[in-house]
Amino acid sequence: MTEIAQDNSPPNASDNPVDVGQGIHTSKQSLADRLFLTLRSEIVEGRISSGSKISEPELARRFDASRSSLREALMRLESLSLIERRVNVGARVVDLTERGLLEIYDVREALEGMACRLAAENRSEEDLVELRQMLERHEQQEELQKGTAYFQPEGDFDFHFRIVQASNNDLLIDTLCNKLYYRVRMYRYQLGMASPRAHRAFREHSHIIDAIEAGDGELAEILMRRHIRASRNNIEKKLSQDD
Amino acid sequence: MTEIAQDNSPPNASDNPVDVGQGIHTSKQSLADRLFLTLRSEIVEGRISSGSKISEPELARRFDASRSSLREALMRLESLSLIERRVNVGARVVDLTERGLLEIYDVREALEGMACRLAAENRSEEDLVELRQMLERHEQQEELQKGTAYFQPEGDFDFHFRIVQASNNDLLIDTLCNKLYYRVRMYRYQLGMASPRAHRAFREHSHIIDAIEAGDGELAEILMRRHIRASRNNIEKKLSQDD
DNA sequence: CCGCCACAGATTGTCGACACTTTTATAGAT
DNA sequence: ATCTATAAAAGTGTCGACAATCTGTGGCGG
Repeated sequence: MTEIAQDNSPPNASDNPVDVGQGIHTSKQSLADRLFLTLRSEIVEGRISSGSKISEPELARRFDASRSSLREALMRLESLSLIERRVNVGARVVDLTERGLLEIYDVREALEGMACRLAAENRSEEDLVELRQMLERHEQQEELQKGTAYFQPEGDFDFHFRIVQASNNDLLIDTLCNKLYYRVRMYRYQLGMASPRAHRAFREHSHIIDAIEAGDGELAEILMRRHIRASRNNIEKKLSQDD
Repeated sequence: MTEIAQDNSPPNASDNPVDVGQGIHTSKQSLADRLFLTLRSEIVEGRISSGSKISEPELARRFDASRSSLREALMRLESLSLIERRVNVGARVVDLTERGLLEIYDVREALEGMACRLAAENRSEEDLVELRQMLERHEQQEELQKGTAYFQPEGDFDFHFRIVQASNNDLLIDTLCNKLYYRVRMYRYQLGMASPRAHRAFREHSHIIDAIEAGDGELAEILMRRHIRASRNNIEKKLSQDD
């Protein structure tokens, strides 16, 4: 039987805590909640491999929970598109496809572009300070380990996460930070994409924050879209090489 | 006790059936499925009023189902953001706010703009024929009842629905057609927005399809974004008048 | 040898019951 | 009369069990 975590790691990668929806300090969480969080981590990090079948009785035994609670967790996972369920057949972890990854990039380009525009239009002193601080942290990290870019994936994640938060559009925030980004992380973990674009990406981040600071929504959106599209092209090239 | 529908009306408004995700002909549906579909309609159409509390035992009795099945339906509704659930407290239908509506417009502008671009880039002969036929149908309807624009909301819905389908991006299709559009419909039904932009909207639709036909993704995206933003501005103006 | 059908095993969908929490109602004190 | 504290009622979270369905194995016929 596997112990399930009480305090699961939050979705934001940086040190400063950022509230992601559902109010402040919802310390009350049900068993189904905890099962959901635990399973989400296991799937995202590939400890439950993509494409594998999920057996309700087996998982229920493993966590020493009833099938009801487990099923609720599974339904939540389904709504994140981390698993797929078919009536009277069961659940499977989604499998990661090249097409699926590219589709995510297109959606991110659209949504994060808009988020960036909104962040620039509604920019608050608070957000700007945080964004600048984050950029400095990343710069230090980059100085520390030139080229290797080990922490870059999480740093990149952090960047995108914070921009979206600054958009001040709850629907956008929820769609990206609470839903789509888990699948993004799943691809990152399992296709292990250590970006060779580390240096360039950092400069792009910097320019994007400049545009936000200047309140230039149009430019901020264009730059963010380019930034994401560059990543997409990079991935696409790499994937086509492997075949 | 209320009878629950076996064959619930599909989300697309037009005559030609369009498969929305989850494979072809999933005639097998569980009780929870049917409860979900029925409740979704009732919430979207306002028969369960927004903001009202949802009692699990009461609804279970009303549909003569167990709480388990009902709860599964509720969780699905939650993933559509049609209801909100809090631990140990219960579920409430979301309430419709001006801010929420405007947020939806921003997200739609981003996503449908991208969908339109993709539709133009991957345009298939099939999609083009369907889009043209749809436009003709709408034109006839408009001729029939000049200005009144009774069917326009559904026609408009039909238009956006089909463009998204033509994007050929499953994530985009799912996000918009299977998730966000239900909330859009909810706002339409309950804030009853009979667009006074009927004629203009029709011309805009026409130009958008021209751009798609020409394979001009960039223009198609720009036009779609303008189209949605015009709607947004229209709503925003109307809402600020009412105060 | 391949394909079809029946049966057994396992899994999922659904149900009713119980424990714990929140909410409401009641009574008492300031 | 308002507020607080206690008790009753209702509601939610979780559990185990049963019925319906699917999967896989084996045998039969072509």
